[in-house]
Amino acid sequence: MENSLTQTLQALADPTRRKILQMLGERNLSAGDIGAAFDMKAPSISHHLTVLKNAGLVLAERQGQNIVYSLNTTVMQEFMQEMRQLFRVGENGNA
Amino acid sequence: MENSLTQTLQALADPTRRKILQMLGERNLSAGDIGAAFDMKAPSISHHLTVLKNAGLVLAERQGQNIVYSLNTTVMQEFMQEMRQLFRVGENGNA
DNA sequence: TAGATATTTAGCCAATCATCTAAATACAAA
DNA sequence: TTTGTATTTAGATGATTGGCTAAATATCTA
Repeated sequence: MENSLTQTLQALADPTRRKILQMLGERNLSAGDIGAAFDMKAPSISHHLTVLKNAGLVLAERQGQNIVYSLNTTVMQEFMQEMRQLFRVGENGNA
Repeated sequence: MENSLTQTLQALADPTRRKILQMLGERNLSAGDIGAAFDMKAPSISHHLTVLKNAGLVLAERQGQNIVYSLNTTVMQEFMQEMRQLFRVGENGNA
């Protein structure tokens, strides 16, 4: 769970992973729930979840037989802040 | 110059390309000026510029012997808007 | 404990990516 | 028009990625 800007952007640069984030924005979901929404085998979904987890964008918690994923909104906010800085162009009087 | 969200995020998911954007935030620069800031051969820089151009993040204009690159701030704004939407989580009464 | 379900880990493979060298193109200047 | 400078295009190569199958791990239930 390193969490560099590059890692976050790489994680976001995949439509499957962005859709997962959107789904988790509605409610927390198990890996199985998430997988059911995609035409993809379970290990592939698991891989995407690992990428999101390593980027710090989601949190995972085991609940019995399931592992339930949720958004890490803190990290998402921090990421948006970094992007604003990157795009805050040539303001030579900035903070 | 297709310009999907995936393409934009892929373009941003590389430190060299983000540094180029930052440099262009200060002032417009030729390919050579940009290349001088990196320990990388000219064709590699040219490749990164092409990626940024295809993502719509920068504009290119020939000026005599040089090709001068500049930010496409419109596309950058649109991208930030899309990111805000992606991260505007579970607001079931949103616009 | 044995079997079923949920998920991950390991390892393979094709496609994409970032870099390089060599060559081509575009323009300027002598 | 020849030479030099700036930049891109073409093509090769090693690394990374995203998908798969098979197998391992964890938990629940009979």
